[in-house]
Order: sequence, then structure tokens, then C-alpha cells
Amino acid sequence: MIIEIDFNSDEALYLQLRNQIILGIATSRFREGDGLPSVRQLAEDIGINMHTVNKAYTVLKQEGFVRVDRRKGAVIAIDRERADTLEELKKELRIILAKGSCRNISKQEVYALIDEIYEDYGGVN
Amino acid sequence: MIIEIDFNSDEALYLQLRNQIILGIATSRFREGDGLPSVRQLAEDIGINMHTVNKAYTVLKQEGFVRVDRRKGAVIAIDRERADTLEELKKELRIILAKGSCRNISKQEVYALIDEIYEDYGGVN
DNA sequence: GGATTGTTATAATATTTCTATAACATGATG
DNA sequence: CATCATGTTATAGAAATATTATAACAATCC
Repeated sequence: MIIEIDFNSDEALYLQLRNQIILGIATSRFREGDGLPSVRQLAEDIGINMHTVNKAYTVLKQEGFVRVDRRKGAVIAIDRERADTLEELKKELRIILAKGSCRNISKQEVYALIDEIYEDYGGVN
Repeated sequence: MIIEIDFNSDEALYLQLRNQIILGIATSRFREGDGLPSVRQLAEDIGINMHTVNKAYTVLKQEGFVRVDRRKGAVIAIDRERADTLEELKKELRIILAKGSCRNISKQEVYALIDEIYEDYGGVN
């Protein structure tokens, strides 16, 4: 389990955890059906509280990235048919691209970034 | 001043404020040299505390979007030569694109979003 | 001089985040 | 059946962050 937590970051631990796992799914380090470590196990590995991990898993469940069943724990299960995905993505892009645009980041530079990032996502999409 | 604050959002008020202003700059509703409302004025308009607005302005100053001088208040002044802009942008893109990628958003769909967004940014970049 | 500006200080409250224990029902394992 | 590990839930507290409330200050504009 390669999960990096930055205790000096201003980002909440449970969000860092969530993000790492989503990144892990996108980069195929986690695949549909894979089981995540138990909340207690992962908490111990990282050195944080069980509930913090649980919160991350709960968010991932609500966002449709994992299914959690008794005994098996959290299992990667991606809900690929989300209605608001595109609109949500656009909303998030709008603000972070605004920052770039103010600093003269061109559309082509953004394209290049997208390409680099999607390469890590392996697929040919 | 067209600033929309969502009091039901889970996003901090001062961050919503910051984002709206950055968006305003990107979409040319605010231009280099324009003055922002005084902290007291804007606070009253929105119905929040002066310090919350002040915090937003302080963040904008630190991020290089405004200059603040005595008496004039906050003035749009964009530092376009930021070293870490691209790397920072990539880091932010990585996670939100991961979310999209997991839900089968193709690179072409992302391109299309970028195009739509950059159109609002007016320029030909 | 008076009004308005950002700035600073101090404090109180509310919310969020993280931790700490503990108990529970469930299901796998032996 | 007994044991053990699982997520879940409850409760509580600590710590950090966000928001509000007053108040005062120096600078600057009119």
C-alpha cells in the first residue's frame, strides 16, 4: 500500500487519504474488486486514528468509488454512471484554470498538462 | 460587484470569496488596476464579518492577485511571473482529473471542457 | 478636522478535524 | 461453538480553523 500522508499539509488527513486512493484507482494501482486495508490496519500503518481512515472510506463510498461490506471491508467498486460528474468537473476546473489563466498559462500549456496526466492514467482515452 | 456566496456550501466563506475574485479576474470583470470594495463595504454587502473579507484579501495578496495599499484598498495587480504556477496547477489537476478518469471521462471530453472554460476567459489563448 | 482606508489586537463562539475508548452485530475461520 | 477481525455506531474530548465582535491605530483623502 503506497499511501503518502503529509502531516505538514494544510489538507485534512482524511481528504489526503481519499485523494491518494482516487489517484491510485486512476493509475490502476487499485482495480475494481481490490480490497483496501481494514480501517484499523491502515490507521496503524500510517500512524493515525481509526476514525480518520473510516471517514475517508465513508467519503469514498458516498462518492461512488468503493463498496463496503461487512467482513470484507472496503472494496474498490466504481460507479461509472454518475449524472453530475461532468458538471462537477467543470465547476472545479473553472476555478483552478482561472488561477492559471491569470498567470498567463495558455490553453496549449493546459492541454500539455492534461496529456502528461492522462499518460499516468495508462489508458488510451 | 457580482459576488455570490453560498452559505450552505461546505467551502469556507473567505475561500469562496477568493475564488469568485480570481474568477472575476480571469473573466475580465476585474482588470489590472481596478479597486475592490473596501473590506467593510463588501462585508456589509454580503452580510458577513469584516475579518472574513480581510482574510480573503490577504490570501489574494499572498497569492499575487492584488496589491493592497493604504487608503486605496485592495487593487487588482497580478503577479504573472510565478515560478511554481505550472507545477501547482498540475498537482491540482492530477486529483480532479483522476476523479473524472475513474468515471470514464475521456481526454477529449476534458479538452472540450477546457475549451468552454477558456472561452469565458475571453482571450485567444 | 472628519471620514474612510487597511492593519492589528483581543476575545468569544462555532465548526471541523482528529483522537481516544468502547461496545455491537456480522461473518469468516478453525 | 469459540475466537477473531471486520465495519459501524456512540460518546467524549482535544486541537485546529473559521467566523464574529469590538476596538483602536496610522495613513490618506476631501
